[in-house]
Amino acid sequence: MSIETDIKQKKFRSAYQRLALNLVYTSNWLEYKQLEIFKEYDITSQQYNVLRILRGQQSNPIKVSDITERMLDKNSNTSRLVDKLLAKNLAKRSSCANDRRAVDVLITEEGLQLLKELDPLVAEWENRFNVITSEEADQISSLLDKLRESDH
Amino acid sequence: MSIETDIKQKKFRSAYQRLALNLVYTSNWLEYKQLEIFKEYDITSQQYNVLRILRGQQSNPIKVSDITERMLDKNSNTSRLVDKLLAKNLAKRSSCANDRRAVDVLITEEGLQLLKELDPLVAEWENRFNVITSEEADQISSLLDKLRESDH
DNA sequence: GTTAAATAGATGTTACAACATTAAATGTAT
DNA sequence: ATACATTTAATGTTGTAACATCTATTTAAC
Repeated sequence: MSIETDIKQKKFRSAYQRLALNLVYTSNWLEYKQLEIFKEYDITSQQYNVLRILRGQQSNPIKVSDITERMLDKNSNTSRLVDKLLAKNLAKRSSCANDRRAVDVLITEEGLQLLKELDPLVAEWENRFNVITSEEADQISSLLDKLRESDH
Repeated sequence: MSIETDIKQKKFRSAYQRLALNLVYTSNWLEYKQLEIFKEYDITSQQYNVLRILRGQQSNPIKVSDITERMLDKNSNTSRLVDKLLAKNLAKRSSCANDRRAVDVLITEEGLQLLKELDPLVAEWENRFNVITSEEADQISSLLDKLRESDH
């Protein structure tokens, strides 16, 4: 369904305005879809994002501030997200040896297990993107990159 | 800056995964930029969205449920958003004649005035999208539409 | 006409986001 | 070495999002 139909708006000031609205709308749609997957496993998209980052580090611990740098939403409160993961035994925390301000975070076996369970679901979800070609996906990606470059 | 650099991730499982992450990341960026504009005027993006919808109706009142249908975020609590606008005298509410369950909402002169003030700022913000061509914008838009069609 | 179902909107509750502030440790300048 | 600034993470506060529930009204079924 076109964005015109979805938000019942026939005219847009420009192709840029339509794109801006479409981006926000599509992203909401996307996050809502993710939410549906994750809520059965009692985690949020943000928490999943942190878990993925932790797994990406292999068994190397990673500082809270480094997690933030890798987050999709840089403004999220990583400290509290880690709290949540800790409470569910999905991550563990230990103070950093060479910098006593910092805190090292590591994914637990249970966290890895949860991600393993989620992997096929997330993969299946990503496969729905096959309605566009891999080249088109790359194309949008690089246009999005270009878009954010107006930021200085 | 590429999404790879922004979230410090070198490899992606697929072009689709990169696109998914890029979409969420770009949308966060976008909403944050909007927030910066709106917060000086003490409204949220959601409230702005409602105001725009109200203005789009000209002077025809519109039901709360119809506003929701036009929202970018369909899950938002329109009732409370309208409350906020009411409290700031940016909208007014009157019970609907032919359906006493429904509530008609209308933008006030003050609301129109605020939008008028915001118009140049929003336009300027949209102009930053000129780093891509109008054709490219259309292209992304229709690919996004296509993407959401996997939803059935 | 009465009962049941559906719709519109408001409200209560819980968790989280946004933002500022704090506390401790580290870095830097003099 | 001391004073000041910076970094790192945690926490306090306020508002909002998410979700369920409630009330009033309308529509549909019998």
